Amino acid sequence: MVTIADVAEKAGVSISTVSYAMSGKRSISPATRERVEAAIDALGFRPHQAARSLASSSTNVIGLQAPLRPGVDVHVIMEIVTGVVTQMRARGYDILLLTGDDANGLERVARGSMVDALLVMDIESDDPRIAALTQLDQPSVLIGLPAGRRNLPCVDFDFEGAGWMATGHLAQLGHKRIALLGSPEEVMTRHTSYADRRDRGFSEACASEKVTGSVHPCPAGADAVDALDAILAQDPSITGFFIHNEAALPHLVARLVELGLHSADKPAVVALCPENVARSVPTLTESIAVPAFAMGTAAADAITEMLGGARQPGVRLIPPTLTTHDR
Amino acid sequence: MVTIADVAEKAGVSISTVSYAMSGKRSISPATRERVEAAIDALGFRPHQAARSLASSSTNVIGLQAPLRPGVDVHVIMEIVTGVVTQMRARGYDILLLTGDDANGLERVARGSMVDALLVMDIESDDPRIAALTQLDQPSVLIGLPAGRRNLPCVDFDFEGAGWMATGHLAQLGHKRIALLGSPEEVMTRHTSYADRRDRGFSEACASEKVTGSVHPCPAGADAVDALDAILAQDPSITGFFIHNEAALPHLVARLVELGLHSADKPAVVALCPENVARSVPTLTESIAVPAFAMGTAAADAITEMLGGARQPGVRLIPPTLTTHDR
DNA sequence: AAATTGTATCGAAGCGCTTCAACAGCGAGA
DNA sequence: TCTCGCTGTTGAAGCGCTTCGATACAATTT
Repeated sequence: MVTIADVAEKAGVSISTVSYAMSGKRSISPATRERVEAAIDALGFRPHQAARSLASSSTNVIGLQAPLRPGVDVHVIMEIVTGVVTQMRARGYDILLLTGDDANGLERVARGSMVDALLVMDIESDDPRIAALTQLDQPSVLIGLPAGRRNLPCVDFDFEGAGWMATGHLAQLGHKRIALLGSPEEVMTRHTSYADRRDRGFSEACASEKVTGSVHPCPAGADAVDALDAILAQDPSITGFFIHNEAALPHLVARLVELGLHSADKPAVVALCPENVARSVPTLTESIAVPAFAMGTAAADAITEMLGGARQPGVRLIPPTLTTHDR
Repeated sequence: MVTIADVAEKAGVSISTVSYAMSGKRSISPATRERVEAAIDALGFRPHQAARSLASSSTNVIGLQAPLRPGVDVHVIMEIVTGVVTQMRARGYDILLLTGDDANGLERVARGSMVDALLVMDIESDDPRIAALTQLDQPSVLIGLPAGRRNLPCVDFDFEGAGWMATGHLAQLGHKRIALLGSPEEVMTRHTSYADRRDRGFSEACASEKVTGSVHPCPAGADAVDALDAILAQDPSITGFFIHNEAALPHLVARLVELGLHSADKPAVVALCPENVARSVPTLTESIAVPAFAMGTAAADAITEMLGGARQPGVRLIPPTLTTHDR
């Protein structure tokens, strides 16, 4: 292994000069800098990260907890993760991936000084991890928005606003009775933050718009059709549908078209999903995009600010946008 | 921060005794061990990973490159990743996640001694990363199976065998003309390893079974239906379908049912997809499961063997199984 | 009784970096 | 000419562990 000492020798300077030439933390004459850089290239030197961490007590690694829980949209998770990785990489950070859904992994990597900060996904309204996070030395950012007072920085899409927006749009189209077909049962019972907020936004908007809204969990896949049929059997007067369920969306839309309840000319559906998912569903005319990648980069930005010394636990919500798809 | 010196002092022993008590690399009397453990608990000591790495020159971290490329099945990627993380965690390793699709990130983390080994996903038949990997000091394992001589350990699902199996089954059902609806165009042109092998297995099996097979790329989402229609327009005598495309599957099956070409009684489709995806598609009766999680754990096992000193670059393929779903 | 083995513990030397305090050299202000 | 303040560079002290070699003592063998 080639070390900084080898570089120093080859360049005819001291070890500290090499270090300063690389970090730029002290001024180095152009001539010396060039010799150092030449030596680094010639030897193919890469600083040993553990040594660097030990000396500088910073790792340039961020811990990212991305639990893969049943019922959550895999596309969204993956895109958020990609957004985080991309953005942090651009800032010189790598990502340590944790998949568990409790605080153990977070504590382990934080207490072992493996990471400079933590990014936690899939937040529940009353998330037990939050207490653990506040105990740690490392800064942390939540991707999600817990209920109550938030003492940690939060980044998320404005699901509540999306609920309002969908309702408003459907009401404007003339729908008086609207069903929200949301996440599978298990996501609801866990009180996943985004589902809670989406439902709240929807319900409040329905009241405000003087339309009748009902909220229904919805299983993935083809079972969704049965759920839809059951809902319509119970209340056949429902004409508007707000759908937030990636895995059910194509089936639900197909069924609604079949029932004559939805068409490109007479739209009855607003979907909440990533844009590429929306595009892949025929006859789906309007959707509110879940900007997953942007959520990831926004979270990365928040973490970067924390690492830079910011301490105010702000909340950052990406506003919703309604998109109309040509069909 | 509480260090090993604090623990040593509290337990009334030397630093090295604490270290040996933790690692078990030398015998320690039960009494001493207990005092050390008590001190560790009392102080909440966690060894500093960077210090440990520096001293022991091993990180207990595995680099995992999981590129998110267009056209590949996100569910499969996520499950493989989860399998890898779960299994490696059980062996005391953490995962550093890389998302790029070239060798740069791999080289960076390996040369910087950030990882003990590398796991690389989404392998192409003639993958440029392989050359780079063989140059590195760290062992590496491919999830995928490049063409030609493999000088690196490979773990994958037997996609070629799956091609044979699907063809055999469809032929047995009496289908004489079979279409393979596979990955989107971009996956094919990249010569993604699994797609190449699946196609080869399919084609060879068709020849062997004396049936006529044709291979077609297939876009995601609803566009898949257009592709299907075009294929049938060109050759209306096709009656059997082997579908390997998560995002197109529900649309394709629905269309085939609509056209009267497929039903639970008269099956014409074999799908290649994760089991939960298969279950979510109504009227899909038979599928070959892509055992994504098991692929992840198998890859983790292979890496563990490499770390244990194994050096033979074996190939490990998980055999396919055909599942019949009750409808 | 001396020599040999084995067990439990310790001290100290690193691992490869960063960073602080110190210093040499130099032009400028006095 | 002397001193001051720069700029560029250096040596050395860590960072918190692991691990090697040495040591002390007890149990065994000769």
